[in-house]
Amino acid sequence: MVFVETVVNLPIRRAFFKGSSLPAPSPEEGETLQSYHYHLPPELEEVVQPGHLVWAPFGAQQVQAVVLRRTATAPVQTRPILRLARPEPVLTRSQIALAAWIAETYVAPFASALHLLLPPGLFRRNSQGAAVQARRELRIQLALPAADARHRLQELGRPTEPARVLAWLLASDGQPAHHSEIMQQCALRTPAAIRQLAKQGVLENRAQERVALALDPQAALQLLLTLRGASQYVPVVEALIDAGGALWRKELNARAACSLEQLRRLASAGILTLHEELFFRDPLAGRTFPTAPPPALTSEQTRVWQQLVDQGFCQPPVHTTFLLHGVTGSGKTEIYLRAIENVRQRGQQAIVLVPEIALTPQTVARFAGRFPGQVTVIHSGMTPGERYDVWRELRQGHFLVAVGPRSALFAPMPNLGLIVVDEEHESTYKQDAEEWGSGQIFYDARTVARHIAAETGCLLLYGSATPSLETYLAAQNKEIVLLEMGQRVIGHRANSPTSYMELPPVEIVDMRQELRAGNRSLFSRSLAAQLQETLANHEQAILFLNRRGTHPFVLCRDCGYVVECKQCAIPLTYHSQNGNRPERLVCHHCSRTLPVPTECPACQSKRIRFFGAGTERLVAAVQEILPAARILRWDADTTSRKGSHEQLLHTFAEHQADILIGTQMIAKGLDLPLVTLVGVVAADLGLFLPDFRSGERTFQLLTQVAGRAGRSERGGRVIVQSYRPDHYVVQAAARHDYTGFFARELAFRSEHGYPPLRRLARLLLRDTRLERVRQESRRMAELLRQRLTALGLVGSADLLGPAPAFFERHRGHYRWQLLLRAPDPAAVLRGLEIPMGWHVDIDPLSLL
DNA sequence: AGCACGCCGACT
DNA sequence: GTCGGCGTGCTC
Repeated sequence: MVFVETVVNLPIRRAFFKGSSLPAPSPEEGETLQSYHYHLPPELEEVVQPGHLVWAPFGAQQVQAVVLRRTATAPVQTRPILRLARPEPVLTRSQIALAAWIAETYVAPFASALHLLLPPGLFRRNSQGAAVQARRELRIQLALPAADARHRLQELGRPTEPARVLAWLLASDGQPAHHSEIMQQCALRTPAAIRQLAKQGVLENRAQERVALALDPQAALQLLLTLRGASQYVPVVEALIDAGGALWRKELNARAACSLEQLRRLASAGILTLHEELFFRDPLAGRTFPTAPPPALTSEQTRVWQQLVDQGFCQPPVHTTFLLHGVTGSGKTEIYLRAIENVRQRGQQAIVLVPEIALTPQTVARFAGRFPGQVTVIHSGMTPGERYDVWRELRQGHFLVAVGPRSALFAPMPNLGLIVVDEEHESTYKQDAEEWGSGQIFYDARTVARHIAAETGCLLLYGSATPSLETYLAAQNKEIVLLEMGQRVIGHRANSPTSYMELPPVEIVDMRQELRAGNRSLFSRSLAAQLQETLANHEQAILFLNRRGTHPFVLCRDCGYVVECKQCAIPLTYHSQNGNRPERLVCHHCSRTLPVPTECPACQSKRIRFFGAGTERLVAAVQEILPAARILRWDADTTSRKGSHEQLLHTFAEHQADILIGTQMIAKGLDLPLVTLVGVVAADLGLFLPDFRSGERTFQLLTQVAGRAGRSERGGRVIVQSYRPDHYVVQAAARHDYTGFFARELAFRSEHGYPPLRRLARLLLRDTRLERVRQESRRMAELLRQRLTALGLVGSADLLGPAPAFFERHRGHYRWQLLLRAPDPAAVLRGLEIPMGWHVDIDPLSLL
């Protein structure tokens, strides 16, 4: 009997080893976690291999399962595998090992880890609903040379009497013919057809009651097709002749509309062939990208590239993981492109991770422009069909590069040579516990990428102007190689001689001084003056305010009541009337919309007032001081439609607007030469959130925003408005001083026992009932304290909480959390029964 | 995820 | 007395 060990597609949250508190063995050796055994029926004994997707009985239901390995024995009584779900294995052995590592590292169900590696809709729970399938489409091709095809068209349609006359005359080489002869040859009952043609000037009378063709053969042929009712086929055939090869049904339809019926007629006349072929639903279909020859490297880029070649691209590599720390505008992308070219020459492929594909159209365009036809994208906006097709094509090795957000890390490249993680510091690389959904794994693509690089020997290149503390510390500790680029480049796109330029000067404005001077507006005197000057010079400005809406809270002047979202317990934001949307209150957590109250819900006072400012209010404020300015707002409220990011970017890049006002969306990667002024309206907005990473996040945001200014010879300047101008985050950002910030921040983390010096796990419980949440989190805290004692970790690990999370309520659920601080928090949790409702987040990014 | 089993409230 | 609420546990 042949047995298989499988993972069934259910989010089984049971303990890895039931009733045991021992750490689980690694999946390579012996018993694998959360697996189920089956035996193979005789007809599948020779067929089923690791990575195969099969159907298996599970209780009363049938579920899909992935085969991990074949075994000679089984620890339990087995039932048989029912059948294959796919003829070929869907995962390789190394992919299975990766899924096991992810499940173990993030204390997550194995099946959920497998889902990361497969396109949505492929690994299904049960047989309900349609499976994702390869789409087949009609492909149409001429079956004859162009001239023959045109000629053959005469056989289509119906042989009406005038058509028969014309065809006979055409065939008889223009010889004049007698009426009676025509009537006999063409089987006419009356001479009406001849008279009709004569009247239309198609025939001309000759001597002795004979007629001859009055048209040249070309025109006669056209008329013949019309008379037969076959002229409808002409554009179809001409389109195929023009195309010079096979066309998809859709492509042909775009050039010459035609029905399936018409195509079948053409096919049965032998003019063209129809056959179904596998169709690639291409997410970049219809888009073209400007190509540019690779520019010469600057001296700094050359130095960094040489380091990469010496230590990474040698055989065998000395190091596999690199951090490219380069200031904004230093030309990091060119290094990525060179690295991809290098792996291309070795016959390998590359994965490029970007924070969010919708915000980085310029980046995608640069990759696609450098390697035409060899780049594809993966993102959540794609249909399941598109994702499946891209997965299939990638497996075949049909693409050199896959670009996408964190999930693109699992692109099934046959021979992966390089992973690029652009803007490494971005929090989107970590799936966090706010993105709920069942069976999700809160993995960090940067960490998983490092594991892949270590396992496979592929190169990993992190890039950022403001690396995360975790990554920069690893570089300091020589775990990864640090590559530094401190110079900003002008004209690195064009092939013009390259020159360096200074980073823009940053002026910090003390808003407390402004208040004392009687200025209560959103703009300091300096920012107002600079805005005016920028406009007068016909240049552009960016104003950054990391908060949407008009006024962030609504308050009663009499009793102090603040209007909150009932479900989320956070203040509602006032949004003013905008286009056809009326004024309203919006919850920025759950998007709930409420009408604006006319009186206080608590004391019925009419003195309801709006406070604070968001991007909407900022637009109005700029309009007041600069009535002529053309203003563009870019935030989550103006970019809900597909393609709106590109649209806004295009409008601003073409100088159809003078001032761009936006939230953090505008901080990333934009390269706009006309922008000479960047104003940070409120630098301290995010600085004092109850989260140990708020300083790091604010520093990154300020640095990235400041980097949007002065990207051309025109130069530029940055104005940062702050109520805490002395704060080290604001000061370091103004000096463009990453290492200064890093040292200061690391000291703070070290002092308080925060990452990256120690590690955390966050256990979050959600429930609609407050009392239940309280009780259950106390119970769990007690369980964990016992476990720390049992494992002898009392000195090196501790438990914080239970306490309500910062956002205590979210969408009607109460949220309480426990923080486990330990050298390896996952090891403490592994092997523990984790009841329903708990979410385990290893190395959480946000503690809110 | 389903489905069975089991233990407490309001009914034909 | 039962019908049914959903909390808990199991499925190779």
